[in-house]
Amino acid sequence: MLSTPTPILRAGLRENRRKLTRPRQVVLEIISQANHHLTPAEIYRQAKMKYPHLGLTTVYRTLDLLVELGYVQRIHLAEGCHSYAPIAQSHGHHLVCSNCGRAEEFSDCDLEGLVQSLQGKTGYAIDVHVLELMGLCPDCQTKARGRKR
Amino acid sequence: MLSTPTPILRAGLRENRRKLTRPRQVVLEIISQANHHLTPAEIYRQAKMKYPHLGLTTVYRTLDLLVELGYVQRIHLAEGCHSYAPIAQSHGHHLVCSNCGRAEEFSDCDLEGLVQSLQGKTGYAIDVHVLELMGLCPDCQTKARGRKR
DNA sequence: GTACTTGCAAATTATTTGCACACAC
DNA sequence: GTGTGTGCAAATAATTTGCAAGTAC
Repeated sequence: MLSTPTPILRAGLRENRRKLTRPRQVVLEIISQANHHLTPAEIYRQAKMKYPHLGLTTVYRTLDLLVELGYVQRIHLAEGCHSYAPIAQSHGHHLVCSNCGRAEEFSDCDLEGLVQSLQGKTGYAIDVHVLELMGLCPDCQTKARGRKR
Repeated sequence: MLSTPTPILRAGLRENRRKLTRPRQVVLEIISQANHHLTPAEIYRQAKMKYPHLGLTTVYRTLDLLVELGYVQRIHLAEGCHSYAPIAQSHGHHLVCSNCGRAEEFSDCDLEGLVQSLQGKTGYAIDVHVLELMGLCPDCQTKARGRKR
């Protein structure tokens, strides 16, 4: 990852009529230098060392902005999720409608090949995977089309 | 999904020296009957109709138990995650060490085939996928081995 | 009878909002 | 100068914990 992301950030912000500010620089620097995923609180703590005046609220707002601009992505952990569904069989994954929340299950995720190859490359002992797909279900697609015209 | 999960629940609980109680029955019934993923708050609201004395705390504890026993699974949504990482390129996925939090990125997730086939079967218009792998990184494996003996 | 469970209240943690002031452009 | 961004304080939301009382076995 880039060690000085500021110039790129400046350009991206300008395109969107947003301003380059110290908090934004600092937050992006912290995330860029991390070899590690960080929670908002961790980012805040570290960023505050570079810019003590920083507020936690700003970190949250900045993270949203950076995700929106595509400089940062959210990581999904095994914890920190808020919905539950009945177990079908095997390890079920879900295809969730992003509009109405309806969910279909599937279990043939066919990740074995990927998992094997990553284990070989990285040396990790992979034991959990999270795979969830999202999109509009047929009904919501119909409704969405109806609304548009 | 089973419409009356109670007998199976009873057996599973007995195996683990846990007791079959009304709250546990009710919570599992609600989840089993849902064609939908549910948040703890939603489960609470619905379960309370069947058993008004129920407390929200119990719902949380029951969900943990049901997950542990394998009767229920957590669904991971695009929201509700708490960590951030720099964007590498394309849409990055992560392989996160469950012990130290270190993360490797990868983007060749090779889900196209799966996505296509699911779109065909279900009619969903899939536009987002969450894929995260977890396991012990090489360092943590070494340390874990050291600790055991 | 005993160990496991529960519900409540309170504590904790995470995140969001309103608003006056400050700053980048 | 103007509109965007900031920090603070307070509000809201989500989850966890301590504990006395209740209940399944």
